[in-house]
Amino acid sequence: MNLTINRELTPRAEKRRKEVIAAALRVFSKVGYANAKIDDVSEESGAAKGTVYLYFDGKEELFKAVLRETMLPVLEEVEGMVFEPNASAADRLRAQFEFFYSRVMKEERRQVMRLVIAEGPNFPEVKEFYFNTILLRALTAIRATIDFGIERGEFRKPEGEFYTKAVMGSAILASVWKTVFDDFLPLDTEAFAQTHIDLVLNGLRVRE
Amino acid sequence: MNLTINRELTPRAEKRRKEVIAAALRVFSKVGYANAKIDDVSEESGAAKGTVYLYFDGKEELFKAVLRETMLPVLEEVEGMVFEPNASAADRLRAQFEFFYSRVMKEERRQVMRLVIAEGPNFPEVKEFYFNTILLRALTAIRATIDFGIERGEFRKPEGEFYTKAVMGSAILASVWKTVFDDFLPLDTEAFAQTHIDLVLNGLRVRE
Amino acid sequence: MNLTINRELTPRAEKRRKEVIAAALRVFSKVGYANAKIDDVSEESGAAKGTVYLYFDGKEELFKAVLRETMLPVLEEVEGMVFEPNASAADRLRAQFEFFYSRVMKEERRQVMRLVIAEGPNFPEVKEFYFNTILLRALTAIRATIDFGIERGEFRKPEGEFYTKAVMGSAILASVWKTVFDDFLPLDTEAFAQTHIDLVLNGLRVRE
Amino acid sequence: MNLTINRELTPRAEKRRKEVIAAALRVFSKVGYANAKIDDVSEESGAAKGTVYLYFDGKEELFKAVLRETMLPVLEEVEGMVFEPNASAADRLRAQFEFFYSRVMKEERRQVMRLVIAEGPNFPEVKEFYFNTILLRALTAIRATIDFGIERGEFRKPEGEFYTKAVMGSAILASVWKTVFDDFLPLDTEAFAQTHIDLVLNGLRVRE
DNA sequence: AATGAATGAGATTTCATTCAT
DNA sequence: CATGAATGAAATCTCATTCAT
Repeated sequence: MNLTINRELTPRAEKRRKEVIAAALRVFSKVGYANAKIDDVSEESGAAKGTVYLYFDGKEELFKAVLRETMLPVLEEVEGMVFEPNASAADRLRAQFEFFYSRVMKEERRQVMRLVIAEGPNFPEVKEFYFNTILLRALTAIRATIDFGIERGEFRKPEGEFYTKAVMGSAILASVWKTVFDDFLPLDTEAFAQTHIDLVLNGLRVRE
Repeated sequence: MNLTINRELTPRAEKRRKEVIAAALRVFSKVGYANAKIDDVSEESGAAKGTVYLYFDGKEELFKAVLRETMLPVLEEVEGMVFEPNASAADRLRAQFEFFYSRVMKEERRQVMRLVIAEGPNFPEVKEFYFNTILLRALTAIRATIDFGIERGEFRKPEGEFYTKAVMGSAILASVWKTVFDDFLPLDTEAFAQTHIDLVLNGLRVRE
Repeated sequence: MNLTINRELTPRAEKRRKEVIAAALRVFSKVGYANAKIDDVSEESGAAKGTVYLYFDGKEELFKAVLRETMLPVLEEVEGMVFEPNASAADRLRAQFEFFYSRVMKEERRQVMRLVIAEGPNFPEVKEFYFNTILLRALTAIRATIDFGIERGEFRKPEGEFYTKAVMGSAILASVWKTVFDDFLPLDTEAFAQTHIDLVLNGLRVRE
Repeated sequence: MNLTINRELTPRAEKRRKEVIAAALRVFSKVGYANAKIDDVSEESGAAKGTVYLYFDGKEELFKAVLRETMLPVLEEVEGMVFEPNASAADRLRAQFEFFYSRVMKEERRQVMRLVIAEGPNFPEVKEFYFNTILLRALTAIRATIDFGIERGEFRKPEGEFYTKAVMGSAILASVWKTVFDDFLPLDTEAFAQTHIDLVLNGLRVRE
């Protein structure tokens, strides 16, 4: 039985809970789900081991809570991923890319994406939640912009139906690269974003 | 200490060893490193648990051997990633993409990539091996083609220095998507590849 | 990493730890290091197997802790192995012998000596600790007494430099004998000690 | 079932068997019974693991065979531990000591004594065999000499009944020391023997 | 609410022994 | 006779979870 479900937490308890979540994210990000020990979370958060169990019904629930609550702010931002009313499709797409690279790919969130890739197969609920809540929504927003450009004749329609993913793909590479290979060959996110945008806008531009 | 290092294996032993590696790849791919039990590998391979330890110095060594030896065939293919002598840069790039999508992204190898992304942080050696042996080599081959196109005036030079990664990025997305999200929203690799190529070639083409 | 190192134990934990040490000494003494199972220690101590690992980083560390902490009281006694101020060298030596036979050779400590002899080669740290902490100190105390006797003309100086060991040697025999052969041919420690003292004092006495 | 019992070995087999015994003694001496792996014996001897089992019914039997057959030459020497017919008791005792230190305490045999001390409690048969075959016989020979000296008025009778052991004790110390502590503080066996003899002969000499 | 000592199921690992070749 | 690959019982060790304080 867990308080989370039964009743409101006192402000103090709420603070404790947040601290545990934050600590858990750090630990999971660093070593992955399986390698993370509840002891580590306990130590990292400053709470005793028993306290972790006071707020979460076990390791798996803690993991799911971490991902869920770490994604919420992202979700809110993605929601507000609006575009300038009087801007060209290119400007709108550029704005969305810049939003993605500057906000979504921040350290913490990159780690979440890696966790989803790494642990997804073992946690279908996590995968589904991430897919529906974040991924689909983001892709839909991007697609809306591209289709807007196509309709007004600014963009050509690329081959096939998967052009949104093909357009966004390199952002995934950037995210994975920074998480996994950055210590071998560092990637300048800023510069990479510019190249990516440059390539995509040229790729979508209509040919005379 | 392990026989692997000290001396040649008899053909029979070599066969056994290969069977264990193959079984282990299946198990690791399915459930990840931490979730894989030596018992599973033993059962999957038909060998007794002790036999696994006869050929590998423990779970970690087995994992590293699996990745190492599963990458070798990829490496050989990447090595042979040649191009037509009298073809345009666009044709060469198209050939390389098609090679990548049809060969490198096969089920088994996709799983390896996911394992590297997922477990890389916990296994620096694996990461380094994968980075140097596969990734760097593949990127170098692609870059050679793009630079060839730029030199002969067929391609424009994209902004920044990371254009190779920006060009290849979506292939990573495809790989990750198929491994993680394909059961929610399936991705037709063939069609995706065509869109990706279409977009990239247009993105690189010089503007009149 | 282990709590033992990082912080003070609560009194309750300290008590538990002591119980495990005591149980482990009994088990190791009875069957030797290699034959002792952590399960045995667990059962003997009344603590669960996991509890043993809570306090010690594995079997080897447990073993070393057992010897270390079992020797400490001996050390303290050896430290206090003082002599009567106005007594003859013979009286002092007799007192030291009697101390050794009655205190140091008690059941428990005899077992420790056997453990050191048996496992020493496999545990250099144990050997070194025992050597420096117990053996060297005891030999130094004995030597001081003999040299005192030589200086005041009460003892003759025996040949060579190893007379301290030669004087003490039979005590080792007694210890080993009682541990290994006592069930075949029992040794009366008390009586043996008297013979040993008698022989040594006569051996050291100056000839007219 | 084992050939040893059933029939004579061919000379070639006999040679093989001896090689295994010799290798096993080296291995057991180095790491003790429990730590010794049949694989080690196999490697050390040059014979395959299966071959070891061809000659011995398992690890325990091999251990017992090693001790038994390593002691036989000692036994023969102890048997011949005669004394000069027309010598004094002191000369006879001195001869016996010198015999002991120069012959019995050789490297190999010292190791056997340590093995008996270390593993004795776990191998009652070994202990008994060693006790009856070696120890008792040696003690009896020494005692005969001392009693001879007492009878002819050359030695005084020491207190108690354990004087033989008290007389021989330091030899045990020397043996143990060399095996266990020699790398910390080396013991010159030759010199130690002289001190031991000097001390004992003085200890036994009648007082005027 | 909070603690952290205690637990034990379940994992990894070892190695004496067997047996097909 | 000899081999060494294969086995699996038995050991060590891990860590999520519980619960008395």
